Amino acid sequence: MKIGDLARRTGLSAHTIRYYERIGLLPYAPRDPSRQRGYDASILTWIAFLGRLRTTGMPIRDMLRYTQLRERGPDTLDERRIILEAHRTKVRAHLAELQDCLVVLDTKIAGYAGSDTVEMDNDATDQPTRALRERLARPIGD
Amino acid sequence: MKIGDLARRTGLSAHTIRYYERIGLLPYAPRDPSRQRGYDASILTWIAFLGRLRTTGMPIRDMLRYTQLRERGPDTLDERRIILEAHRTKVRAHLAELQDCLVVLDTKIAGYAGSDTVEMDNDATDQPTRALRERLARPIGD
DNA sequence: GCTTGACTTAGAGCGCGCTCGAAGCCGTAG
DNA sequence: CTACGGCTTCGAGCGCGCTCTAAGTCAAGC
Repeated sequence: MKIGDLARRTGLSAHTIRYYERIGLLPYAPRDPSRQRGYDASILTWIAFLGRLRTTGMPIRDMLRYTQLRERGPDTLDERRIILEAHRTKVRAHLAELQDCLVVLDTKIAGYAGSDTVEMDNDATDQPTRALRERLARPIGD
Repeated sequence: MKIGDLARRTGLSAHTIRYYERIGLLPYAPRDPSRQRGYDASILTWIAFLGRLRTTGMPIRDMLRYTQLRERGPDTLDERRIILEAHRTKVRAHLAELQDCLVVLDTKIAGYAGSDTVEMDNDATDQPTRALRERLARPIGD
């Protein structure tokens, strides 16, 4: 499989695939006699997994760390698991935050819908985040 | 309230607050005789709401659009509602995607945990995303 | 034989959302 | 009186994750 095919299959651009190889997220692809990259289908699962990490907001430098451990083989399984667990924790937290925000959004939209009255033009449904509420509860000079 | 206080209360930096004013996300704050910004407590709810939009990934240019409508008053309620509804749809989609990823992450971690056997060193649990699966199901030249 | 188009490299550029620096002013505490 | 911290403006700089350009090579189709 050539880079263009891989691009079509993964949704990444060929540019991005080369970039990923350059920085080490993708293994150095074997070149054919005319220096073109040739890919094995197995790369697809790896790229898909990288996609998951990206989607969930893992920075490239962390993906790189994971990638390098993976390349060092089964000795690094523990370390990799730890990375993923830490990441999962962050993702869960982010998810919870988003759900929180979604409720606010719903409330606000509902407010707009029912506003024949001017009573609550806007902001009546604004509520500070949990973290902000805590700060607000304390005096200024804390 | 001065900018430093507001910064402490919102978690934004003073730099960021000035930046937000500059680009129009925050209203021009009245200056005292020595040109320092003075804030009313009501700004807190607005900043909190902006925070929700940011957290949920709304680009600044869209927040700006919303802000400008808001400043134009109650005539723009409908348009604002539409913006928020569209945004909510995106947030929901993103949420679903994250939950999807979380399952993959869980599976992968579980795999690491139970691997006394080498059988599934890694990638055995990698599965393409839904979108990718669809692309993969079709022949290359589609 | 020639055109077309996908590929190669190295490196510059971009869009986003801040973040910081410089140089200077102001007001209060010691 | 002076030192200090916090404020002001304007504009440059940064970290991230790509994204694109330039100049060139190569292989297949007409």
